[in-house]
Amino acid sequence: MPQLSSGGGDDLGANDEMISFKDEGEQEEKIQENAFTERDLADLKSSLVNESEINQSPNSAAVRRGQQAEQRGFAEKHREHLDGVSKQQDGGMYKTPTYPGYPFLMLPDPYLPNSSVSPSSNKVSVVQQSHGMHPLTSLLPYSNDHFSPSPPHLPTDMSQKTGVHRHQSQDLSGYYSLPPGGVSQITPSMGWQSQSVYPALSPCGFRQPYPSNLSSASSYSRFSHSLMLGPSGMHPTGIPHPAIVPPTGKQEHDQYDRGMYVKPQVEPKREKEPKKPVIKKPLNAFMLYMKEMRAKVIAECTLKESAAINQILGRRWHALTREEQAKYYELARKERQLHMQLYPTWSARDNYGKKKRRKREKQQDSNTGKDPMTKHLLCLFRPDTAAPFFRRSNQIASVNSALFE
DNA sequence: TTACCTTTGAAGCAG
DNA sequence: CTGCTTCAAAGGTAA
Repeated sequence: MPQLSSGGGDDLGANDEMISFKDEGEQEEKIQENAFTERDLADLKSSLVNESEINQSPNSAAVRRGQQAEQRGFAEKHREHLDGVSKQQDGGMYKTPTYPGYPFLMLPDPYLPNSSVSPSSNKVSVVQQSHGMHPLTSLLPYSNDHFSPSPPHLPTDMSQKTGVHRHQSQDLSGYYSLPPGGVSQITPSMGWQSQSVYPALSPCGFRQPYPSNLSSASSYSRFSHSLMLGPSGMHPTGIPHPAIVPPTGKQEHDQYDRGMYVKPQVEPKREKEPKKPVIKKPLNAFMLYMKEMRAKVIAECTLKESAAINQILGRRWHALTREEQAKYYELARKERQLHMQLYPTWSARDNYGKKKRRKREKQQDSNTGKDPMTKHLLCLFRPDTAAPFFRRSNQIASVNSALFE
């Protein structure tokens, strides 16, 4: 991917969008110019995407219902959690990661012309809540009104390189630099966030992070409970933050999914050896998009393998309109902004080396010269390496014979 | 148990 | 400035 430094401010994504579309077009052209088999592959690739998109609308209604149901369930969980959380959190927010969500706040948007986030204008739920809620996804359900069709052109002052105001004293500080116990001062209106932000219920039955016995508490926010946790369980900044994960690794939302609200989990061993919490990177636009769409794709394609799903999502991402992508770029920008506010001293470098990666052998790929998707499909189509879900496809089988006879 | 896969984008770093 | 690397999510898979 092209790495464009927008050079001017934090209108991240703006230029990137244009470039990525351009690249996409170029890719398509390349495919068309290629040999016959590669054209077939290109078609197949498209069909892969289309296939998953075709069923989208029929499901949408059911999806929405499911999402609403989940919202209700969450609200109940939330109440339960609130009952228990005061006991649970003795300042050891990292021992029992409460909830993977940044504090849910209504932030005046310094980037948009009308820097108001209207609770009543929440027409778009950008990111659903899959089982794992990203810390900052509280920002997601913004109205279209709050997404500039062309965020790139918006005057922004948030840029890492051109002067990100990590310590800006602007409005945000008023929200985040809360003294312990000061959280209650923040009483964001959460109604605007109550719209469907939850993952589509998969017809296959997987991915049902939340019970469906919900009350339609429109005040529910995936992060609201974190926000209301009270003084305990606070980030040093005074704010509960889901980007903080226990050093032990497994993502924060696991706890939520597995009933973290039922009972505080006692882990005496860990209490004795408190480790440094890991502050995760804020999600970029595509990650936010993936978070939202993953469940849907899983339901439509009956796939679970993330690698395959991510490929589909990657194609869909490119198929999005500029305006649609802009929403996610905007959300990502807000995430970064909030992240910076919460962790002024954090650097992406802090997490370098946390993942031990085996040496990659991508460079030795014999399929060099083909675009990644083609290479991947070639691999999938090979009888000896075909992924199970593709192996069962008659269509793929025919392609196999065409390609490898 | 843990890294890999796979995607895009942001950020860090070396030259 | 350019180009490369790492990490962010996710869950099945392989080592």
